Amino acid sequence: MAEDSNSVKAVEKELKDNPGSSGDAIVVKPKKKKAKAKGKAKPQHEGKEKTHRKMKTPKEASMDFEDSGDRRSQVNVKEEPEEDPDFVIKGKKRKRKVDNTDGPFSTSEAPLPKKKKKKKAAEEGQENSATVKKKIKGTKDKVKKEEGGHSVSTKKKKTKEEIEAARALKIKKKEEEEKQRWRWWEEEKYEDGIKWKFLEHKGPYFPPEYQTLPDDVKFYYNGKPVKLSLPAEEVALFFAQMMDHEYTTKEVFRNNFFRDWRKEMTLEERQLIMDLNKCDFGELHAMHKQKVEARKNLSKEEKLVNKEANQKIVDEYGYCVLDHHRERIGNFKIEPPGLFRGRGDHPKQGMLKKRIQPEDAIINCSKDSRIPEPPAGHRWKEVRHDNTVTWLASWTENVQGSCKYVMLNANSKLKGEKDWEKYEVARKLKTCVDAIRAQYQEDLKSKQMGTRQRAVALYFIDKLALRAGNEKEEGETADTVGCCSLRVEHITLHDTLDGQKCVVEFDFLGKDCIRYYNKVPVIKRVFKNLKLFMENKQGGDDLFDRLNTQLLNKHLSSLMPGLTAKVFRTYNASITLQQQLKELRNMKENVAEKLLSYNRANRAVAILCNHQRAPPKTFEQSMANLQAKIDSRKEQLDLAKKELKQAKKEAKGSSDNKLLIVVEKKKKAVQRCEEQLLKMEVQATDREENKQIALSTSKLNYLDPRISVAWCKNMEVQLDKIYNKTLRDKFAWAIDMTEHDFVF
DNA sequence: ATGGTAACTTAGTATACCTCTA
DNA sequence: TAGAGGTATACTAAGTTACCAT
Repeated sequence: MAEDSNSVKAVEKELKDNPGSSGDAIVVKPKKKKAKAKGKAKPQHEGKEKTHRKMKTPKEASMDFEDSGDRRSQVNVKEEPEEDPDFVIKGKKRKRKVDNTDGPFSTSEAPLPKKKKKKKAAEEGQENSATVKKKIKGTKDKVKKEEGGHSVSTKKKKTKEEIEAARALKIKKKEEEEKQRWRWWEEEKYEDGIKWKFLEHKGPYFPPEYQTLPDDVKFYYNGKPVKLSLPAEEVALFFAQMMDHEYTTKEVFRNNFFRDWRKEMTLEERQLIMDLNKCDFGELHAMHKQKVEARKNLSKEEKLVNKEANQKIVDEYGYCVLDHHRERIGNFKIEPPGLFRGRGDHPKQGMLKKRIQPEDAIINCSKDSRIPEPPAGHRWKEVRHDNTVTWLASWTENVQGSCKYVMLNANSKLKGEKDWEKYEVARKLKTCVDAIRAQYQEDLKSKQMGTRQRAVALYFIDKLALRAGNEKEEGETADTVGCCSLRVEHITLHDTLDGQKCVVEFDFLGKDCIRYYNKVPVIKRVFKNLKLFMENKQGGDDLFDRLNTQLLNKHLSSLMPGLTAKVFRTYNASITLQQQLKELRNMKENVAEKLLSYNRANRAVAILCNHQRAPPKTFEQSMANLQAKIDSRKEQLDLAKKELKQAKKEAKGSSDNKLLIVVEKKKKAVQRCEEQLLKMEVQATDREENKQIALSTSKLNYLDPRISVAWCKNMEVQLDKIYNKTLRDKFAWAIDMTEHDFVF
């Protein structure tokens, strides 16, 4: 946890030795903009069950800090010379050299033929290792089969053969897939913001129309059965379906629902149904539950039929053709109507999310493509041909009035390229992060209040990986904040706390109403500035009243093209992973232990980024089960050890081959037991540490996949141990191009 | 500058699905 | 061979950022 080596600390020291102008010199201008009055200091987390569950104890939170401190020391490892020094991010400025093989995000004049060769080699390596793996797998299967073969009935044998056949099919399919994969990363990039040249698709898939209730299922008002009109009935069912959730008891939810429901009613209905509390949805609710149950209990065949029907829909609507390649669409289904349930204390919870009609949808495709047919009797709102955007269809959602898009899957070129670019920007930041840090350290002393605030905000964003924090319209969304939108009530300053000086205690709700709680020692100058910013302010006032995300990002982009607040999150996440992996590296470990190390590195990032999850409902149970398994395995091990001892004793002095064989067997049994035990214990540790932490988000969005691919190569761990199929597809570009010596 | 919004990324949760075990 | 347990996927809300109009 030595923070000494990091630049922040170094500069801090320098500053300490050279105390410059203090905050007193600053003239605090009165706060200007921001129409919304946020006078009242809202009590935090009231009634937020979600938040509550996710609350961390202060102890855990301070552990968080230690982790981030740890990370700090990693930041300044000796840096490799940047590979693409002339990398320019701005899409518009990016120009691709036609005749070199450099990465697509480089404008480098110097050709890098080396890279191409490397790539070729990587290709071969990949193929080779894949073939080898396959072979090994094949042999193993065979052995297994032979082992079981003669002692088991023919029926079982057949099953085994079937299993093997299925496996072979899988492998074949995989090969096929690999062959068909579009290796877009080897191709030229398009000019200036052009996303595609040809795009054809079938349009979005609409959810089925509402089917009216069976006659024996009734809605009651004031104890009397009421046959509702179709639209009113549909919305009533939405409510009935949610009645197991606690939020249907909430005032806000109920009011919003009732208001919107009444809008769907006929005049008569509206006149009759005046009070939600007199509504009895019991039968609708029971019917829904029954349906769910019935669906669960479908026979195998029926389930298969359903599955095939779904597959047909996917085959028809789930793909598009983009520049000669068939690409999977991410969300080709129009979102079905229902009741809106935002996250946390959302003021709009319970409102009706309306059914989307083709007349609401805009289609985007090539002029010369087969234009998708709207559903019978309908027409599209608009068909356009805009190849500067990536969406295939869009509509406006009625609850928040925002746009929704149909876009491609994460494994598509369009998404992959962007993702790659994101990591290249973050790597670029690595080359200038020291300078930027020095700059904001300097800015902490600025005469300009705005500059100081910007510097402090940047310090938080860099050190704590906070989000930018846009302003939000009050009353439209839950009250959450990011860095720039922090309010005075969200931090508490402690001159000393637990033996540490200048501690800032953060407590606020961030994205998705996830609580951020952390106690962080900061450098003196930041601390002093915070005191200054908080002077004469109420809890509900903005901490950074002279700053917003636009200003911040504008400044950042002047420091490095393409630099925005979120790049720091990507950068710090990836560099942390790399550093942690390096630190935890131990070739002597077995695979399970190596994976635990990887997960721990991943976890450090997840903690940094505050990626939380609800502890799985079955957590305690499954933990207990695992512990029971461990215990029984321990007993087994003891037994096996005893038996080994016994066998040894018997074999001692004897040259009887049989006895020696027995000893060997027992030895193996002990060994196997030990291995399994270790594996389970490692698993238990991993799971316990992961209780409230979600690793997937950072894996998916923040960690440069090349770091993980290189780690696997170096540690001789199979990639599929850390990346599932989806991830491998998404990161195909990285898997293909990364060698063991990759450095972020 | 400010404000609005289009476009796209990031986020957690519900549920479908798969695998292993009793 | 069901079903428990765990993982993958679907879903969609909630962010960020660029860009445009005023």
